[in-house]
Amino acid sequence: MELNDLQAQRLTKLERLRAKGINPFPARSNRTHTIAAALTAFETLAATGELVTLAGRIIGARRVMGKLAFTHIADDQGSIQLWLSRGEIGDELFTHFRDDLDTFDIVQVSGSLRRTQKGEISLFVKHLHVLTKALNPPPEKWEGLKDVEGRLRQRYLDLLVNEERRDIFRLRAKALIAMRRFLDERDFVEVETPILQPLYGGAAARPFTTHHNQLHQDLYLRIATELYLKRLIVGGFSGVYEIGKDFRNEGVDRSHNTEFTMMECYQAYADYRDMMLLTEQMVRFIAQEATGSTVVTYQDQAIDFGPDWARISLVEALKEATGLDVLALPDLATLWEATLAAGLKKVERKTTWAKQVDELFSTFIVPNLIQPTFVLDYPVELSPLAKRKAEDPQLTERFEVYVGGMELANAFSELNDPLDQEQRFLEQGRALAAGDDEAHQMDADYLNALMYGMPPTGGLGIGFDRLVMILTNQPTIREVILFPHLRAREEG
RNA sequence: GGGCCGGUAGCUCAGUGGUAGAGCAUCGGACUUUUAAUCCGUUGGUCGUAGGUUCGAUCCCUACCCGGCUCACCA
Repeated sequence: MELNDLQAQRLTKLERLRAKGINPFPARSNRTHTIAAALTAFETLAATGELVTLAGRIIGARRVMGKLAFTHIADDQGSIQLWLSRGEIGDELFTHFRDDLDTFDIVQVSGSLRRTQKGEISLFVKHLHVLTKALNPPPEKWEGLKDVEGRLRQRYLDLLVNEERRDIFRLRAKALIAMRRFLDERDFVEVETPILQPLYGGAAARPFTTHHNQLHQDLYLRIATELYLKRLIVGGFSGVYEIGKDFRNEGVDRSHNTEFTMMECYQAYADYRDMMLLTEQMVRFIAQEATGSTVVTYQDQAIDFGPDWARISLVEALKEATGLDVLALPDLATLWEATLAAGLKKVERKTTWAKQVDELFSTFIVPNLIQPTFVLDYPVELSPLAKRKAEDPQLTERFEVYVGGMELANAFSELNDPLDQEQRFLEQGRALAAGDDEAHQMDADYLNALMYGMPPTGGLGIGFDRLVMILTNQPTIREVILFPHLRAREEG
């Protein structure tokens, strides 16, 4: 290990501790209070003058004035000032504090709680010993650690120095618990399905591929849990859910991470209208539990999950925004001609009709969907796993939820007709052969499951990271993922 | 993948074709009520990497690496 000057100085101090017979990394600590608990109980503790033992990391500067010294220590939930007097603790301990310890070292301190003359609650130290010597120095005192790459590559330091970062992940944990509780209370069973899959499906995405050596079998990291969860509905469960990582071999941007956390749930004897109610209630509940309110601020806009969410039809919204009736323009060529004829700028030409419709939707509708909005009834070509609408077989019983201009959820009445499903897979297979590397694979075992009969079922997927982005007002997904994917850095 | 911007001390950042700068931190000294302590002094650099141009490159050029923004991709 090559050390810079500051690290070398700290190592020298560490060796000095050892030379004095002091273990710089002792196994045991025995605090009587967390810092937060000590502060809460201050009046009582100060009145009795009892000995309080705290443990924490030295943060900020050590202000040493010859015969008196101040510093602050912090643990997870609080910080407190230490007051050290050479006269009180003696030359040896005072010098030990001054010469052997550094900012970021972790110490155990005992003493009594009082206020200083300036009024700050402080621990008047009688005993002090090191619990952990820190060899790396802290970043700058006031600017802190700002460099994005530095923060993400050393998330531990980011969390340590930028305290509010820990709040994001505490809130994330609360939201996760709330999501589970909401589903558990409605008798959904939490399950775990394979991450390594011989076939991938359930979404339009390119997968990661890996290999099982012993079995000589290629495997895919799942891009969705959908097809396994619906097998469980066939298997007799009336409701199941899974919260876990999906993996998609695609680009990374502010709302996409290579691996991300998805909640999918399926409910027998429900349809997509039931799932709309479930979605509204779930997100409302999570927002309330995690933030204390159903109104959150996202990028300077108040977003209210409280009232019934707006519902718009995809086809109608496109008609309003662009004047195009995509259902009356049922192939790529005529749709593209009409797009040009309508003088619509900023629209790219796509390779399939379905993708062209999606391009129009992404360009003209999505950016304006700030408040939570259900977008209903997607063309069947875009939705190979969703049931057709009885009154219009070109469309499916499907919705997506958009919030803050971002897709948050996707749901449909699940296609349970194995013959129709087979045709959809075949159509996807033709797209795959034609070069659409995100098209679905044929899943014969899934069709076999459907042939035993899957009850009418509603399914829902929610991008959990994106929900946390909204709840914590974070502009990028990597700020709500502890260790987002970064390119490997070559060692110099 | 394209465009634009960036990478200089532990951290936050200036800067110049001619010996590399500041603040904070560190280190040494003074100091018994500090809290961005103060005062005096001090250390610290493959200037992202590799080539090229040049008498001389951290600076100019080229390629590459890493990151940011953005577009594309990603329902």
